[in-house]
Amino acid sequence: MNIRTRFAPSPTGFMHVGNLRTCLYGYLFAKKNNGTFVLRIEDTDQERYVEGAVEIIYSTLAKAGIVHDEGPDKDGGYGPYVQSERKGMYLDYAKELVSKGGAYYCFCDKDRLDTLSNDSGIKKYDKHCLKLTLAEVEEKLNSGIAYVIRQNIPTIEAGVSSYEDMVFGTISVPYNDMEDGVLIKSDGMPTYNFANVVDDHLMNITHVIRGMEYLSSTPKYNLMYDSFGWDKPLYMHLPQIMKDATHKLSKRYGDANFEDFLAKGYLVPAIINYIALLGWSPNGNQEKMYMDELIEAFDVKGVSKSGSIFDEAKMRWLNSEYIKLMTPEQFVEVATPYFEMSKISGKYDYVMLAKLLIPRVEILSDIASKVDFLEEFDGYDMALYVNKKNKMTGAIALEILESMLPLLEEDNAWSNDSLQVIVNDFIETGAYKKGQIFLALRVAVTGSGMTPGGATEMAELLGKTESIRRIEESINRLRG
RNA sequence: GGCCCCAUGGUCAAGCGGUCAAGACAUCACCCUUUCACGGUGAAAUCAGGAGUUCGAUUCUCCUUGGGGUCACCA
Repeated sequence: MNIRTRFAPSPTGFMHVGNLRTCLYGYLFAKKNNGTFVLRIEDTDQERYVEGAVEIIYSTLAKAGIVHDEGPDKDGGYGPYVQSERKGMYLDYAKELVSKGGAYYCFCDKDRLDTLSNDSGIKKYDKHCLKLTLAEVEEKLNSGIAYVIRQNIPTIEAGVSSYEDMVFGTISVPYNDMEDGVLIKSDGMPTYNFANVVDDHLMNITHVIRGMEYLSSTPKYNLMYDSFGWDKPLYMHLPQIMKDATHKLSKRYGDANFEDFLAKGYLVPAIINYIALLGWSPNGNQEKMYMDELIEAFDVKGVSKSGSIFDEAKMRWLNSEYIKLMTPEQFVEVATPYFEMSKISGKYDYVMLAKLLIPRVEILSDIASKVDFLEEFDGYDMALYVNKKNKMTGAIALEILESMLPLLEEDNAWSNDSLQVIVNDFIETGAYKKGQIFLALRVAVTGSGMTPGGATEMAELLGKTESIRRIEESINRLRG
């Protein structure tokens, strides 16, 4: 059997991680089984349609490295892949369902519907129009009264409808708790519930992978498949991704969408990797995986039933792992926009900086805070020279710097290596402790307590002229 | 509220009748070290509660509690 899965988003805005994960699992499952991954746009609700949202769906998939085999832009013979372009066909299928007893016309207006509330305020349609005779329906239809088509849920007291979910196991819902939902709206358009069933069948979808909010409405869909006489797909419902213990991640949680994570400087493989791990765990202990490894490792058995809280700290860690694998050149390629946004924009050798930054940066937007000190030399805190462990004081720093300045001025190579030689020779004299020397130098040159690298590395980065200038200024302040 | 689902450390989680209850992130300590990181070693930390079933329950059943979902002419 050729496995076919689909991702069926509605174009209502940004792609948040919950959607992305549903999409990803559908893709992983299809690819793992040499199947076909279909993209279908569900835009039957014009009210919620957001301009540009379709483009976001395409660009997100493209950037994420999820390639659909079929979709609006890739005809695989099951099109159209946009629901609004399929609207002509749903009514006929609804009529077929009516003729087969799985649905019926309903002419009730809003006022009557509003009277249906039960004691607890819950409305459930009372099958009022099911009692209409064929002739009465004909007559109303001919007179042009507005109508909808409703699903006809069998009335089976104490009966339940069950199905096997791939992750949750047997799910049973009492017939009594299912309502005769609207399939065709009064504007002639199908509701999601109906379009979904028809499209999934027509597109030959074998495995429906979606969020678990559909877990308990799935029996209603199955009833439709049965009424039509169609084969039912297999279902794989996914647990929720939570913001915290009691709130699910929603579009309102602004940071939770793909584009924002990219902007914050997360690498695509890290985002995908982390998302994949949220709600699914591989067989072994390897957590860091690229897309092809995820495909290879994906297995429904590892999908968990309980919701999981989105932990950005872990995603940061994963991201840092991917960054550490980069060469300085690769780092510069993705990091350049972040350098440009920092205070050192246009200055210094980015590749040289990259070497220092790679083990120190978790996400690219950390860069600015790590390099801005390079441009903030003036007026640093003299207390930085004081260090108990090294028995270090400002007075000692002054002595060291005054002794070393002439030595440094003679160095023309001015590289990390050449500077190391000078410092080591100075250490050999035994006048001061190693730690004291490096501390004095580092603070004098950087004016900072924490720098992305040691004294000589920072000096090389700043260049001879600037370094000497800073040391002289530091000496003056220490004398001051 | 009815119905559906879920429940292992702070977080992600492995486990699928007998384990000293994996691993990862985060946290803390130590080591390495010219600061900060990286790296290394180690520590602390979990089976929501109560009844059963069983020689034996984290694991099976039921109840309680907690949480989530769903009850639209939205998807």
